[in-house]
Amino acid sequence: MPELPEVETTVMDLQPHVVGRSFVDVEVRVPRMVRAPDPEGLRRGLGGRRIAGIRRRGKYIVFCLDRGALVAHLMMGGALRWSPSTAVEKGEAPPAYTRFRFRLDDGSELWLVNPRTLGGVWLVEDPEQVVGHLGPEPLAPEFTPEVLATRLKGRAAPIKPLLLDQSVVAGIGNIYADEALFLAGIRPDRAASDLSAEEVRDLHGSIQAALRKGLALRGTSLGDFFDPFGETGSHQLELNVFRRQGQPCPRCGTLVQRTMFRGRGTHFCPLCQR
DNA sequence: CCCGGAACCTGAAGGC
DNA sequence: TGCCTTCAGGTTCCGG
Repeated sequence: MPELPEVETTVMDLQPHVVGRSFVDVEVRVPRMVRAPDPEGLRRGLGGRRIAGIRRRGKYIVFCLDRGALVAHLMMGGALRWSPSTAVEKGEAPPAYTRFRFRLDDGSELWLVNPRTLGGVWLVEDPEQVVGHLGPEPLAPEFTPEVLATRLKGRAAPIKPLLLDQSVVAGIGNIYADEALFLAGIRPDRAASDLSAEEVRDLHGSIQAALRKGLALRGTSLGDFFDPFGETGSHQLELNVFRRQGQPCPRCGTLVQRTMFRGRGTHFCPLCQR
């Protein structure tokens, strides 16, 4: 699933159902996905903990507990599903690739679905232990064009991998990096240090526009992203370039190109992006 | 410190 | 059908 819009959709949808509830138990199906402290410590430490709030930081989901925090990351693909007590009582089974099964005190359950098992959960005293390295939130008011310019200053690397670097800006992944660069008219391989002040300003606006569009459409469901209730988003129907290679650019009609860049599929319009 | 590539996993899809 | 290769929405580690 999970870039900023998908994680934000998940967190906002879960909020009214889980805040105020307490964890009863957790079934750990893939022990190595427990990053801290360890599977038994997670079970013992989580039982009885009350969920005071839920928020997103970058691509991380943070459950703020009455003491400490449960942090989750889905890495490449997956979802966090919520099953109401009525469905649990009827014996509704978790979907394939469910790796954690969290039981809450009202009989509802949270299911962490993660096919590639690259994701993880942390039970920590302070969530900053997990998310402290992240750069600014791109949709927060503090994220101004000047902040982006400062973060890119002196960086010789191409712009795309820098957008994917979570310590530069938090929450952008491969989809929204390609979409933002398209909106800004900037080729993914341009050196960051080569961008003009105006281009950085455009890029800032394009990052926000791309993320807000994904958010408004409740995320991109290309593979296995679902909201907590099992519904897909619709941003995959409105992509400009991502996985649209060989199809016309929506702005100029030139065929969208796909290349492998720094190990990631990269999509762009060779005419609109310079 | 910065940059680029490999590793970490599992599964789906396409080529032969 | 079966085997092989490639690719997948991310992050971290290691060498240069």
